[in-house]
Amino acid sequence: MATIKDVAKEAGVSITTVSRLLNNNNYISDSTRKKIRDAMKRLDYHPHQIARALSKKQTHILGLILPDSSHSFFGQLIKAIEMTAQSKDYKILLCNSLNDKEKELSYINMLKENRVDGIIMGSHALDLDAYKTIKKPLVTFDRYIDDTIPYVASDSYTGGQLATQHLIDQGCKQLLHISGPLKLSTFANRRADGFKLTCIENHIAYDIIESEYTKLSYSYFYQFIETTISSYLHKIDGVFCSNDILAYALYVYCIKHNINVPERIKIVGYDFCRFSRMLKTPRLTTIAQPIDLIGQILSKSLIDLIEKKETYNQQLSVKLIKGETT
Amino acid sequence: MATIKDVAKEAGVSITTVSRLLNNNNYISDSTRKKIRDAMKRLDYHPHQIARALSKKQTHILGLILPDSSHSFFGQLIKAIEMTAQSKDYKILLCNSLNDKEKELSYINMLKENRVDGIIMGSHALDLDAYKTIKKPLVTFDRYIDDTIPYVASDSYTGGQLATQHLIDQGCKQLLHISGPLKLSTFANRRADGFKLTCIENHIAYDIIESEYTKLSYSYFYQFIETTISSYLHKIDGVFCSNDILAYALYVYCIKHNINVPERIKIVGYDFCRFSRMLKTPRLTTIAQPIDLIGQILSKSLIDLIEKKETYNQQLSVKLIKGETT
DNA sequence: CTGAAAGCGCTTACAG
DNA sequence: CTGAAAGCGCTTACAG
Repeated sequence: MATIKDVAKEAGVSITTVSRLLNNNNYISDSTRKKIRDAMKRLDYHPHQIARALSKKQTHILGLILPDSSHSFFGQLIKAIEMTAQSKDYKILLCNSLNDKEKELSYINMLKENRVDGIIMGSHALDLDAYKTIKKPLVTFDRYIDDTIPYVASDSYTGGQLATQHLIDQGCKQLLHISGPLKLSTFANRRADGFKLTCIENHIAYDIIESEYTKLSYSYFYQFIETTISSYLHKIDGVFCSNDILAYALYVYCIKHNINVPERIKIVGYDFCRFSRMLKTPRLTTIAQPIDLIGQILSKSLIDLIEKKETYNQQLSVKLIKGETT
Repeated sequence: MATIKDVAKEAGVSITTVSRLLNNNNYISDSTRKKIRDAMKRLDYHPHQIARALSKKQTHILGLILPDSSHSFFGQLIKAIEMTAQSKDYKILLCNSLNDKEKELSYINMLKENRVDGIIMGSHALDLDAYKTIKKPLVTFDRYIDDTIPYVASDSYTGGQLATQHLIDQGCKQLLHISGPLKLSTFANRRADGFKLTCIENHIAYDIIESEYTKLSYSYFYQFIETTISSYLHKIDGVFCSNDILAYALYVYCIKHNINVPERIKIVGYDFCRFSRMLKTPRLTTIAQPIDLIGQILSKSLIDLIEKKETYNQQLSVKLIKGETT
């Protein structure tokens, strides 16, 4: 492939001058500008971004670490992140951590070695300290690390409230919440707080059961319901699930066991991801997160952090989607 | 960050020797090996892969262009591709083309400028000639370009046959196939061939209607059914849909309009992607593509092409999944 | 407005 | 087994 040197020779100018054109430097006459442009055309020149990255000490690449791109929620998030980044001329290096400690650590290391300009962290398998030592622009999705690291999250506390209040408004007297692992400092866990407080305020009896966050598949959730949740079902009349896949698995379990939904048990999910948006049999009652907006803001925040050194957190609002399971 | 120069000084050896260690060159004594290792530890040294890429003329980065990462099928494909690449020490630069000509072209250009070692092409918005001029290791998903460019695809012809024969075996007399745009030279269109031939062999009346491939969303498909397909429904008793989202949209349409499925109309989908795997109300009858395997082989083929210059095509087998819509 | 030279952090013949 | 030097393809002060 042609290099800047070839172009310089072809155009009869110095390398420096060609570089000026590449960098939109204005100190360049129209005539030489044209000569260089023509030479580039003739040689089919493509600037070598890797070489440029080395001398400029910036790659214009963003690292993105997520649990699982095949999950409906993350697939949608990736798209919004990538397209926003692309519009600002950044590229995305994608990493599937599967919520595995080792994998996450080795991805972080890989991203450092490749000198990405910044990292979007949507996977949370490590302890907080591990993130503090990254020493690179970093934005997290849904997790608070410290005041120097901005996060983007949706308002899970309100989400929990909305879901719970809705169940109560529909007449439920005994509620259950199936949460993710509560030891993690993710904002998602504030859904459980919203649930709890709303139950207490309304003098409603409640239980909370934790599921594993590492396994996000339908089959894991279904099995979890069979082994752990099923014994609770006789005594409750409303369930707030921490995600839509789980909610749908619970719905299917109920149908199979002749437990009428919503008459006998009402179900509320969380996310309103692409799966639940498509699902019409039944339409799930759920709390909608603005997934596309979250992705856009994640990209935008990271790029602002890289370019302007600005840091700020964002908490986005959620809303109740009334379906047929309540 | 520490450089190879710092390490050399700290260890009291030359840069060349440190580089040897980095490249697993064996001509290095155990004692200096240890000295260098210790120095690296002390300085928390991370090799600069971008600098290395520049001198070695290989980035160990693969470009991946797909229509839409938020689509259930592609989300799953990405995961398999990325994880396989990762296991062989390659990284993935992800691009969402949205099946847009301009975007696809600009992504190809970007990947060239970033000197990726190869490209996996899962988006097909451009004319064949555009791909022939890429001059980089290239593997396509589901499209034949020429004999120098390997492809990975599943056996769509057999898939079309299986689906159609199944509908006939279930007693259908008047079939409809809703295909993607047939002008594209994708293997997916061989589903339509399999459909047609099987109908003819069995003396079954049939129609084929094309949908747009660029729009893969549920809402587009539903609307398409309302405007274009609905008028056919009175005269047919079986439909073979070219993907599961479309099949589900058709199912929902039928339910809403009191057309019994499978009694009055039988429906077969295609893909058995994550969405249809999860869907239990109803379980869709569909043709399963081995999505994870496709992703693994895409990565593996491209890496083989890069490292061993080997080229070969792969056609993977599909199977019928009997659900409740037939 | 333009060019020569040093440098970004590595690798790779070449010589010993 | 080890090192000095040139080179990968750019950018960036510096000087004019």
